[in-house]
Amino acid sequence: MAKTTVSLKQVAALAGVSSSTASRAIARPESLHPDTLKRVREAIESLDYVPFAPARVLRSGRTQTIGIVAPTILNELYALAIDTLESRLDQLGYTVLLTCPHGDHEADIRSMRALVERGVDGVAAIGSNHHHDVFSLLQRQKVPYVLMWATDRDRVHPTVGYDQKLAMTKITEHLGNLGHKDFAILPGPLHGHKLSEERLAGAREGLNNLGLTLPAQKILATPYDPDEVRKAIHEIITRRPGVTAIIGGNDMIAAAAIAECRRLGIDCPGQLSITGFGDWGLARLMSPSLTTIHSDAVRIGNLTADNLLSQIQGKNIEHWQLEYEPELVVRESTATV
Amino acid sequence: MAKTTVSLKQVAALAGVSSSTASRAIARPESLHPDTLKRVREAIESLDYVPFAPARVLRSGRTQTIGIVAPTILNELYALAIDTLESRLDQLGYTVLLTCPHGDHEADIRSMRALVERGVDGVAAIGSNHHHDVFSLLQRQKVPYVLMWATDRDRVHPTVGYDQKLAMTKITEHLGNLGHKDFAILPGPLHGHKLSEERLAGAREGLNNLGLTLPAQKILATPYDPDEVRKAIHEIITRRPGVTAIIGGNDMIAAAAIAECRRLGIDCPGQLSITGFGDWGLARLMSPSLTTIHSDAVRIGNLTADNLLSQIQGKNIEHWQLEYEPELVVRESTATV
DNA sequence: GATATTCTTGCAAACGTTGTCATTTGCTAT
DNA sequence: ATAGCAAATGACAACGTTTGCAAGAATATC
Repeated sequence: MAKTTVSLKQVAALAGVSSSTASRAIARPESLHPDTLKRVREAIESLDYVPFAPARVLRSGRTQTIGIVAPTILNELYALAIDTLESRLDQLGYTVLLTCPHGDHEADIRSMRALVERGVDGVAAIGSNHHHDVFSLLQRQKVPYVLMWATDRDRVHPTVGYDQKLAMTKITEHLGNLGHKDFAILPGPLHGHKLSEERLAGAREGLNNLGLTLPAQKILATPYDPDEVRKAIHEIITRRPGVTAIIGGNDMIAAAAIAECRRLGIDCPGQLSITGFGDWGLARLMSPSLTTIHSDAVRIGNLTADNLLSQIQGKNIEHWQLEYEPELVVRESTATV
Repeated sequence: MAKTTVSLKQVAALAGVSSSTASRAIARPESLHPDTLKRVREAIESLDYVPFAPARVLRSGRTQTIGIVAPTILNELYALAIDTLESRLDQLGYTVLLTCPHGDHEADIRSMRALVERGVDGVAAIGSNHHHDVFSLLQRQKVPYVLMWATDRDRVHPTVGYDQKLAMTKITEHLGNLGHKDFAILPGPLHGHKLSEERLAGAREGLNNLGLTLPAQKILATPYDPDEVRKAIHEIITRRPGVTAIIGGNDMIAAAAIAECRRLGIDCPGQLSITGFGDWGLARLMSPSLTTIHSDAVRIGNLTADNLLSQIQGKNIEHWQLEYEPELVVRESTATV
């Protein structure tokens, strides 16, 4: 099999210069004599030369590559943050290495190793729920990183996110202000899902502020599966007749709940107020549109880019924990009782 | 600044062997004397050695990296295909380089160059709408590639996809079979959007098969923006009173249309049948659930993985155009007229 | 016990690029 | 003309890894 790629040496040979000069033609064209530059450029053109980044990396250390670790890109908000981040980085000449460990710890560690071995200049990861090995790997190799959708008051990790608990407290109090007194909550899967747990805690706190409590039988944990959510709604309607407000752990849960209500002939928000969390695209799209928490994935993406780039450039700032206040978006799915 | 990374040489020194031996301890451990292997492994362990992939690549040529080019990952179906593809590739030790040119041709070319320079072993790109330079770059550099959501009867590019036109014909005929005679279509943005155009052509063909024609004023092209879609629906309801069926260019358009109908007090599917395209998550979730075309992004992801890997392994198959038949999913948003 | 065979290891040369240093070339000012 | 100086270029050594080749050690064969 013949060699297929054209090297700088061949370009140099054709242009009648040394490879150093050819290299300079690319890196610092202003340092070349115009005539030489022209010859080299013609040679590059006519040979269709494409530089081989790994060789450059070996020499210079910088890969111009950023790793992103997201449990999945099927979550619309994660996708939005990644899309935003990717755009920002692309403008600065960085390319993104993406891995999706799908919540598997084994895969999480493997992912991170793959990224670090490839010499990424930085890593953005979603969530704070990573194995200790992941962090020690990053720190030993001095790879800058940022955790998205995470907050860290202890200031050990650089993070970008908002307070999940506070957000849920807000939405609960909104319902309380509308006069609701009997709540059910569909937090989603609880076991090992840190975010769900934080959100549940937030709801509890909100209710507490309203002078209410949440009995265990009104917490219906389900997997993120519309059919399971529908079953749970059915359960609430038939077995817990007094409930006037349902707090969903995210917008999908709320949407499934509303669809099931319609099937059962129950009017939302007339008879039942339902809230989501996250402000996915469908929240605006569906009818009734969803009262929810705006998760502002775009902001997360942008702040993460800022954070990571500052670290890469070695800027010295006291702490890298970026936190913003989550916003309640009131739409049609909630009403006075 | 002190050198931070540990090299193989240091591992070798600590283990009292040559770097070749240390290298072999990783690549072909069975070729080492058990005692030596143990010493090297201990050295690796105690120094926290992490191999530096670019150096390996420089020597061996293989990056174990695949490039993915998607206009955006905000399209749920693209995200699903990418997620699937990524999982498959990850299992085989490949890592994904992702770029999102957002439909910009300039960015498309830049993306591809970035991937090729980094020495990706293969590329999966969405759509067939790429600049000629992109293809010539890939071909000159002998980088295997696959186009997703594309079909190519001419067999010049390797593709994985289904016939958009046929799919739209199917859904149109479904409406015809329900007795509908007066159609409007909301194809989405037409200008420069190849898929939208193909879908529109499919609708035309379906109507033709039913002995109907589609007057220009019943084609309402809009951007992919819920508010614009709502306006268009408003237009149809008020200005084109006879219409009983609306064909949406995708599920978002259909969802926005249904929401606007509800606002206007028009029952779907009682008074108006509405169809989507793509079978996004919300199609099942919303109420009424959507009659639509199942786009099977998972299948696209898997077939693309197969296709790409076969090419990388140099398998010689006659042609790489993989096509499957799109499936109509009948749900609640369509009914007899 | 000598020779042939297999294991195990080290040496050294790549891979394609960049950057330091030294050299040459072309000017300008005397 | 000649020194002095800046601009332009080339030679060469890295960067960290893999790998062909050869040498040495261990084992098997007679």
